Amino acid sequence: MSCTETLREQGYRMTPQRRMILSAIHGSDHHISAEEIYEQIHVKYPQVNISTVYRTLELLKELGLVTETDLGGGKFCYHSVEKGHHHHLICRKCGRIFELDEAVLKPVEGTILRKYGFRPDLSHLAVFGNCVECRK
Amino acid sequence: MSCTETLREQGYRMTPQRRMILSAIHGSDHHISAEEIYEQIHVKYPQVNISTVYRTLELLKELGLVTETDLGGGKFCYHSVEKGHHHHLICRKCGRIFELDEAVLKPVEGTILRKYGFRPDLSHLAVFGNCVECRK
DNA sequence: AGGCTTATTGCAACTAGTTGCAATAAGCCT
DNA sequence: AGGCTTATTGCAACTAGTTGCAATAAGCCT
Repeated sequence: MSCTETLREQGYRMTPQRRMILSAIHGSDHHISAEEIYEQIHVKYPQVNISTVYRTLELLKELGLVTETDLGGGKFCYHSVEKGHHHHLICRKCGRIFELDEAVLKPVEGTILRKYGFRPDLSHLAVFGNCVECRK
Repeated sequence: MSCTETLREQGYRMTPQRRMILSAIHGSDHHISAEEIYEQIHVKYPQVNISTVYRTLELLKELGLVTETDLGGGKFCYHSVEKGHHHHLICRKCGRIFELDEAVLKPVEGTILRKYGFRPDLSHLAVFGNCVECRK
């Protein structure tokens, strides 16, 4: 199902602004921030407002079309759901983001549930540290 | 070593503002946010500025006197280092914060290091989910 | 105790993000 | 195609947090 159809199904409308935001996310090879999306669009269409970008991201997230990762300190990045689920390893030195397979954290989910009765939601976790290159 | 001594040792000074911020953190039974610290102080001493609170927390964090936990979305809370290390389980429904023993995440640290060559810094992680009560 | 260096503060101006509201336009219905 | 409902937008005013700078005061040194 296309994004337009998903929107319409829920009573929402497809607009040029939303189309641009979606194409910025789909076009980005990795992760993209709200600010980056805005800048990309602003070059071509300066009348588009940053608040529209934030509101659209909020909506796309709710509809499950886009996932949000908290990179720490309230910095968020977005990526298309189609590109699959994974966690993020962020290097404190070089700033590069690596993808961490979901499976690695699965055992911990069970442990927390058993020991604490707490069902953790470990989707799109951001883990800081130092990458191979920077540890040399 | 007292906080005053730690400060002085590094060439910093103890001020009434810093004393109030430290006592707010030490006095709080659990975690406290910058905003909460400010409000506590503001009642007695309205001339104290919020920027002083932020700057002091930054400094105390650097000196290792206080630890900061990112509760997601850029909301931070602080607590005294003396009270020990642990992670946080935050319930999405009731908002309560539970402490998660460091040991639970230790095995994952090893796995990430072996598989990705990435040395993760899993201190004071915030994990969202649903607590025992709210899962009933 | 008083002078002096310089860390610290409060202030004001700034940033990124949020919210309420009137104007606009998506797209249904005829 | 044109009218109509109402979701969406841009704007302006707001929030929480940050930063530069001159005024202040901590605490060393005599």
